[in-house]
Formats: sequence, C-alpha cells, structure tokens
Amino acid sequence: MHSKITDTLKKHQLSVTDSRKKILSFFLQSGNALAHADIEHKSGTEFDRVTIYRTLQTFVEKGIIHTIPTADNSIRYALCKDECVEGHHHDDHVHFICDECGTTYCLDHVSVPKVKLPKGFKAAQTDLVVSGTCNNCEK
Amino acid sequence: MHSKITDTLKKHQLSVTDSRKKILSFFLQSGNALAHADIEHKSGTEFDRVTIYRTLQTFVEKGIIHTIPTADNSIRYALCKDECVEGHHHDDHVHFICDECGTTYCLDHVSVPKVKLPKGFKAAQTDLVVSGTCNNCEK
DNA sequence: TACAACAGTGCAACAATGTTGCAAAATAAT
DNA sequence: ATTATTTTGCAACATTGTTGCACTGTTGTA
Repeated sequence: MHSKITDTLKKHQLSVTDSRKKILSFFLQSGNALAHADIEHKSGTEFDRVTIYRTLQTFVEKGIIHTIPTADNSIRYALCKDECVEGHHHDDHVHFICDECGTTYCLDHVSVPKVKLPKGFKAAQTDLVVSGTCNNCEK
Repeated sequence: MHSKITDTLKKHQLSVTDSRKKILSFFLQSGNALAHADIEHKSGTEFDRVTIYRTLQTFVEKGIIHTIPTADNSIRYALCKDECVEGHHHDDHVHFICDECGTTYCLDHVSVPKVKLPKGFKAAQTDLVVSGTCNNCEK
C-alpha cells in the first residue's frame, strides 16, 4: 500500500526520501503557494537549507510544482495540476496574491486570456498575477 | 534651459543629483527594462551599490519607474508612462521577457484584459507577463 | 553669491538568500 | 544482503539587499 505522497514521487521518477515526502506534504496541506522561507519555517531544523533549495528545484524540473512570478523578490511555488510533466508545464491559470495576508492562491478556474503580441514576438508562456484583497481579508 | 532628464526629476519633486541623472538616462537610452545588476554594470564604480538601490526605490515611489514581476529572482524596472504619479501607478500594459536574450519589453499597446475573480477577491493590480522569443531573436 | 537647512551619498557592517564541492548516509536495484 | 546510485548535510563561498552614520552636495532664501 502506498500513500498519495509516495505515489506522486514515484510517478515522477523520484526516489522517496524524508525531505521530499515532508516538503510535498506541506504543499498538499496548505493548498496555497509557498516560498522557500515558508518551508524553512515549517520544517524547523529538520532539513538543511540546501536540501530545501534542491528539493524545490527538483520538484519544478519534474513538474510537481511551478513557480509564480511576483513583483517583490520572492519566488513562490505551488502544486501543478496533473497535466504537468517533466519539462513541460501547463499552468495557464491566474494567480492571486493578497496584499493583506500575503497568501498566494492559484485560481484554477480563471484561465489566462490569449494576448495578441506585436509582429515577431512568440509567446512560450503567459503569466497573469493579480494582487489585491482576498476573500479572507475583506469583510 | 533644462534637459529632459532634469525636468523629469524636478517634476517628481526630486533633487537633481549625478546618480539620479545618470540612472534615469540609462532607462531613457535603453528603452527596455533594466535590473539592478544591469545598472551596476553600466555605471561601473561610479556610484555605490547602495545608492543604486536607494535611487531605484525612490524612482518607484515617485512613479518614474515601475517593477515587473518575474519568475526568476530578479526584479526589473522600466520607465512609467506619464500618467504615473507618486503612490499611484497606471501600468496596465503587458510585459514581454525574451528567453533567448533576456530583454524585457513593455508592450505599451497591448493592454491587460480584465479578469473575473471569484467572490470576495478584490483586484488592486493586474500584471501580465509573457515570455518567449522576441522579434530580434527569432528569424 | 553666500549661507543655512535639508536631502542624498559613500562607507562599513550586517542580514538574507542562493550556490558549489565533497564526504557520509540513505535509497534503489540486483 | 550487497553493490551501485542518489540524496543529504556540512562548510565555504557568492550574490543580493538593508541599516546607521558621518560627510557631501543640493536647494531655497536673503
């Protein structure tokens, strides 16, 4: 019998280690995007900082998580949908960053509109990031 | 007689100093977005690294330049259009980052479409960043 | 133009973030 | 169970960004 976490790692041809299981579980638990620093705090001294960097890198390469562009200098990561495979992401949904609480949401049901580019420009990826107030912070 | 550069600084209530004139001139010359590192290279040892940080910060606050979100860890800055004033940016155009040459373009004539957000989410700002191949790099 | 008030700069020291090489440990394959 | 392979932790380092303070340049006023 395999847990969902172990399954996911195996499906992406990754050996199953403590740090990978733990870090993947953080993403599954939180549901929202996490920055390197978040994971470092959550895991305390359990893993080396370097291991976290390398694990996140590996997850991105294997298509388990994707990065979200932000205007401040912090890279955030979020779980990919199932269609993402190694070397090829399909994350065409909108991201929302709350200015109040800092939470980053993947709005899976809001898709990025096609934009018309000037002559000679070829789009490979399109990212749409909205910032404002989320449904928790506004009342 | 005033140069355009001096005028711009004065219009934004900034005292006119060598570093500000020089850094603003870099933006006017290049036409594209610049990262902190670009400016550091262009200016050599002329200014302290700290001065460049503070100048860019000031320019953003005063509405002379705006930041562009990127998925890698580098903040890029580009000149604002004239409608940007202190504390209130109006940069609703699409940004394009070339994967080949790294150049970042402001596509002033491509505007960001309105997106429909889930209940409870209020948008303050919307950034759309496209990456791919620019008209210089493709042939 | 000269002077006072103020704003901006450079330096130093520091904090945070990210990278690399290598030996030890854990995982996978046989 | 043993070997081959992968991953981890450590140490050292590079890069990037921040803060306080003394000094310098800029601005406004006479």
